[in-house]
Amino acid sequence: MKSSADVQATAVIDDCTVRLVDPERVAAVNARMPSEQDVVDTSDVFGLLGDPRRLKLLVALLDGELCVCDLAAVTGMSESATSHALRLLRAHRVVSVRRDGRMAYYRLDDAHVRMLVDRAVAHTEHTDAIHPERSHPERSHSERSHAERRHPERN
Amino acid sequence: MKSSADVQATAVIDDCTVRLVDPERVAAVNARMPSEQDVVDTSDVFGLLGDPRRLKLLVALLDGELCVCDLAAVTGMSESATSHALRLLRAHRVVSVRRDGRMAYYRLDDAHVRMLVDRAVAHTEHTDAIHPERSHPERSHSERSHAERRHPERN
DNA sequence: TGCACATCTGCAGAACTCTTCATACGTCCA
DNA sequence: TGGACGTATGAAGAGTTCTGCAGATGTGCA
Repeated sequence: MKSSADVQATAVIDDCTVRLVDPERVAAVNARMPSEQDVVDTSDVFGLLGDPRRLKLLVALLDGELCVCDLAAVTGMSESATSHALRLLRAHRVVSVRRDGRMAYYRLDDAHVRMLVDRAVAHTEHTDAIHPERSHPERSHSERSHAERRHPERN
Repeated sequence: MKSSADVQATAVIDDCTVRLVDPERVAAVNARMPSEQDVVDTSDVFGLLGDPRRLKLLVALLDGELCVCDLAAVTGMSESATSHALRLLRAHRVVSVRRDGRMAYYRLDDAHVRMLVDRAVAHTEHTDAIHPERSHPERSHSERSHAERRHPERN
């Protein structure tokens, strides 16, 4: 894949190849565009949160560590699927494990991801509060966000 | 898929089906777990940001509207791929279009997503600043985040 | 030691995503 | 009006991701 520097060079040097309507703004945007690697890394993180099952796991871990079978129960996933998902999250250092005998306790171990998840939950509930008609009947939970009622972690 | 209410009921009524190590915490987590629909909606948004090309599009749009061909130039995507990606973002109301003749100018139209993208970019650059060894040679851009140098939108 | 248990992992199929190609649509201009 | 242009879209194929299954690993206990 092309780096942003390549694109910019192409645009400036050879206008025939790449049509540009506002070359100055394109150059400006390119100048502050993060490197390809940074964009990929960032989208990787968002991608981890882009799966409802994984997101549920992370929401469950907001308040402290849980073992695999409890996480499976909370998310409604099989223990195998849970383990697979946790492996992915572990590989990206989003969660970490503490082993105690044959049990494995996972915890959310990435401050940035914690913030993203926490804010997302808060935002969802806030949106519901503004637009109650969007709520769903099976909704069975809190009205306040995690961000609003911080309790100390159990770990 | 089971709703969280189902899971909780199963766990409480029938411990044989779902193994639980810490039923109280599981119940507590379930009680504040957002509804299935909210989790899916939230992960959808993260999923949109989970693709490097789309993320690049959104970063490019942080400072104001751009037409399709300029967006294609900035991201290095084909115009067709750009259009497809924009359609997806449009369907989720993350971007909106302004048509002017045969041109289509897109803009970032979701405050929550804007915040997520802006913070992600800032976080990436901050991380680079702390751990410069993680930077990559082809890095060719700003040292300051969008969040730090807000200029008015051009639209 | 032998068995139950909690978790992990490789694999294969199903499901989904993304890109490209070809083409269609609406606008502008000669 | 015809052709160039900017954009949009459908279909198809390649690639990726996710899940369940089966079996492996490592621990605890009798």
